Amino acid sequence: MTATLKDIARLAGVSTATVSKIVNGKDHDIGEKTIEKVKSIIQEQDYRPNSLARSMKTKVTKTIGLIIPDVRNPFFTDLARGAEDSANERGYSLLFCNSDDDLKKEMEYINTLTEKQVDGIALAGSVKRNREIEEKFQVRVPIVTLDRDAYFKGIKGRVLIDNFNGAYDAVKYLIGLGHRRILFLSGRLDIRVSEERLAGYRKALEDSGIGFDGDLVAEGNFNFNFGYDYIMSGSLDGTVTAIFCGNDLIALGAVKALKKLKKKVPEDISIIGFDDIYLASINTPELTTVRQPSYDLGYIAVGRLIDILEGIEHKQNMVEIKLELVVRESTGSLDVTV
Amino acid sequence: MTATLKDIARLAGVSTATVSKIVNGKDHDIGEKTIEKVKSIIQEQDYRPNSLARSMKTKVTKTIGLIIPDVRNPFFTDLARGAEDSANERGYSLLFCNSDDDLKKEMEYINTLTEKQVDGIALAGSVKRNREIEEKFQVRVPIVTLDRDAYFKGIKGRVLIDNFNGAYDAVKYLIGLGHRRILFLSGRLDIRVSEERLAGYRKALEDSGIGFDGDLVAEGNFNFNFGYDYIMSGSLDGTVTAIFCGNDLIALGAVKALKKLKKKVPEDISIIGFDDIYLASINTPELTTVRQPSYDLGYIAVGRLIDILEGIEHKQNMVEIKLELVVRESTGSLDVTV
DNA sequence: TTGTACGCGTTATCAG
DNA sequence: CTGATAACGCGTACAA
Repeated sequence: MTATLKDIARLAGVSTATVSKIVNGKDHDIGEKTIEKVKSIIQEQDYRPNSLARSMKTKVTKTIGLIIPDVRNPFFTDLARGAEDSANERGYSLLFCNSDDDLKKEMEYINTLTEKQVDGIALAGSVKRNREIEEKFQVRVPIVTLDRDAYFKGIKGRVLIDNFNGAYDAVKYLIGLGHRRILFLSGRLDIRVSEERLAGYRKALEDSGIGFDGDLVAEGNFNFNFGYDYIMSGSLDGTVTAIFCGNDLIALGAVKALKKLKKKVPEDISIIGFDDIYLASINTPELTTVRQPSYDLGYIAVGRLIDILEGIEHKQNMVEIKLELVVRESTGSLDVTV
Repeated sequence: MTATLKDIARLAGVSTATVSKIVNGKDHDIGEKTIEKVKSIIQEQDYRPNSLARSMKTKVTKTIGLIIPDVRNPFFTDLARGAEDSANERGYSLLFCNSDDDLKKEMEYINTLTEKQVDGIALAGSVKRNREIEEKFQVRVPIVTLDRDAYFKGIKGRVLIDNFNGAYDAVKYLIGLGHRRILFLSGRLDIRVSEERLAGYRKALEDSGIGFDGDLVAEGNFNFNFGYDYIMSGSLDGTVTAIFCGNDLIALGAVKALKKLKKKVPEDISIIGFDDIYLASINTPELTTVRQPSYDLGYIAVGRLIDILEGIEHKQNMVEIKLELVVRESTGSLDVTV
């Protein structure tokens, strides 16, 4: 049987109150000798406090939940690591949940986490939301959302990514290289992230006097196959000289298909991705892409959440993270290639 | 204030015992009407049991810890997902810890997890172990180790990967293609995993009457740069026609460097990786590799752990997972290329 | 069929 | 400086 506070108290011939104070470093009003004695018994018995009991009293578990769609999505693996580092540094543990982009599963996790009395939740929500259901759903735990939206009550903060400007910069860059016919291979367009990127794409075109052409936008999924299949299916308009992709996976798929069709990147077609996942710099050619600071996103969001839990004030409950264009090998000037 | 068991009891005009039974489905000896009434009040008050209090009584938290070196290592991201799925399916939550291959951090996590009263721990240990320190370290929680060894007390099960045969099969395959001079670009050789792969490599060579040549083994780290730098530095023996790599990252690095040097894969040199990470099949050429079922590893290990916790018996406390060679584009017959 | 009362391991308040 | 003692929210003998 493992020793409890009470055991230590008995063994030391003092009260549990005294031991508790010593364990928690509130021993300023305790005698030297008592402290000595109790500490040695704690050592000897290898006493470990029971967090459960402590949490029952203090109402604080020093545990937070992290809900993401799927760690295997490279964007979320970095995010998860950032979240864990942030939590760990501040003395919190992280309960790890994969929702598979399923709102139902997400809500079940929120329930479990609530029952386990987490202090807060960092939520990268499923893409498809349902305002009505969510607003009805009782959430008693502070939530900070990451990147994606949610309509739950109890959302105390949001950490967003400036997708609009990220896309804008990428497309502007392409235009600066001389490209005029720029295809946008987007992920699902019914989610905010895609909408924002589309808006950035459009604005960049319009600001440059090129004008928006709806035929140059194709919608698909955020995966390798979409990029690959789109190109292989021959849907590619012959006038297109550059492709802006909804993420790196799509871009990688497109590059691969282009290679198969003996088209050269960037000589024949320039490609730009989004995310800067690990593969992006390993691929040949190395991918030009809009870098998402996903580690930072996780780190910052959990940091924010803990700030809220600990009553640290911020002027804004929303923080927006800027994106950075990383120029590598998959983009080239049009003039040179003509 | 959120409603407690006691509140429900008061509101329903019954005792807490009654409510408790109903909440836990042990209502076989409770009157129909009482059940109805209590349930409706539970609904109305949106009552949620407090897991902490429950766990204090039952001594069970339905929570387990997962300790891995780093989720960002592709091998562990899949493993983590498998572990979480397994836990979730069986009603457990997962506390997520990244040890950065640091034994000290690993032990701190074990302590925290113990204080939080996890029911068990799934541990993919740091590579460098210290038998003396570990054996002295008191662990009160059941542990199942994944792939890597550990000397802690309290290890109740092991899930291993059959690295020896994985390597053996890969090298045999290369030999079957006509290769005789096969370089092994290994990760750190002071860990069991590498030792086993080296042993498999050696055995395959010897079984084929080729004999082992120590000059054809190079030690480095398990990352992209090792493969890349090794090739770029000109260390490659001109007689080598195939390379067996300690993991896919090394292989990808080698492929990239070879391309840069205008060598063709597989025409000039065949390459085989280890792991089958996502990039392996996206890369051009697609990588031939030994597939590690890392998702399964996590899934099985956590399943085993829970079996142990719930008293489900197994004949063996150790399970070994077989590996499978996935042949793709980075390997070719020597005859054809000559 | 239902209720009483105690214990789980802590922390915190308030006397002494 | 130190010690009783009452919570915290729940489960479970045992009693009624």
